[in-house]
Amino acid sequence: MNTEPAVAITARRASRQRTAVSAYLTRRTTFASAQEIHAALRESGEPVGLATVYRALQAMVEDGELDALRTDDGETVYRRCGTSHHHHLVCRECGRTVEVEAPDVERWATAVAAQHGFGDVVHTLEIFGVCDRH
Amino acid sequence: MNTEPAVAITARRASRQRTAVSAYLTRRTTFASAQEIHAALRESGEPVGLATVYRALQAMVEDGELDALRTDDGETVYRRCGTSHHHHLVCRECGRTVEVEAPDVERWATAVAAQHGFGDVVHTLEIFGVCDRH
DNA sequence: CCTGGACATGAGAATCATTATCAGGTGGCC
DNA sequence: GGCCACCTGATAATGATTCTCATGTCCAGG
Repeated sequence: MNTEPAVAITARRASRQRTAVSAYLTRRTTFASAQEIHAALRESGEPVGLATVYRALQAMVEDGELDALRTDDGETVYRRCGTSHHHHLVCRECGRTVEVEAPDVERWATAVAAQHGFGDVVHTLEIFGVCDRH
Repeated sequence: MNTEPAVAITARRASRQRTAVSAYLTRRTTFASAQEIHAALRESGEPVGLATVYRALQAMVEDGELDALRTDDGETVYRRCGTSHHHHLVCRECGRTVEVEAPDVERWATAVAAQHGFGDVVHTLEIFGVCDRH
């Protein structure tokens, strides 16, 4: 009999590299791409292989520690996040990001979906603008 | 004095290739990727170069004839669309798509942005679910 | 502590969508 | 018909991400 959860979360093992990636994202408050993180760590004298950065980021996203989000030009960017469901308000000039909750939107999305006979609903919502420091 | 609109829309010229791409998207009701369109046209005996498909799609998006949307796995998919601002409710099983309007969400997004001092706001919102034919 | 083996790393190759190049082709206005 | 700006398509280039595989290293159990 299988008593494992449907999606097993593989055990993670600590390592200098993962710690470095994690620490970098703790210091940083805006979204960062894998390439950026890789370059920054290399520069700060904590070299980590690019593939390793990608693996660390993937793992953290799976574990719900990070939000991932695709930019227009096809890069995926990451940012530490709170645990509850939320959306982002991002300044397109400086990257400053505010996490916002939108219970009404959640309700609306579910309702509209139901109205059209859709179930098992997820949604994406991001807001971009220019913040008052610009 | 410059009387041109800020973003000039370059003149388009008709051609068998553009017509083919356009016609394909008229027949089709779900989102399609450039690669898919390219393969489908080739198969139906109206070969069009891949680069040309990309160019045609880009042009149509600029002209507001198409909606473009990035999938999780990094492909951009296109679909003919109405002219007014709207969002999509997409079945992740069959791709069936419903265009929905969300005036409340628009207002909400603008308000939240303003609250945090953000201006010049745009937003993205897509809903994915499973439709009742599954 | 010591060790085995599962897990992690990293350099480079591979993938894959998209974009750039550039030498010809062709709409459409005169 | 003729001009020429715009189009096309084969192919190369790009760039992010993933894969490969040989080697390193956590850490539970002894």
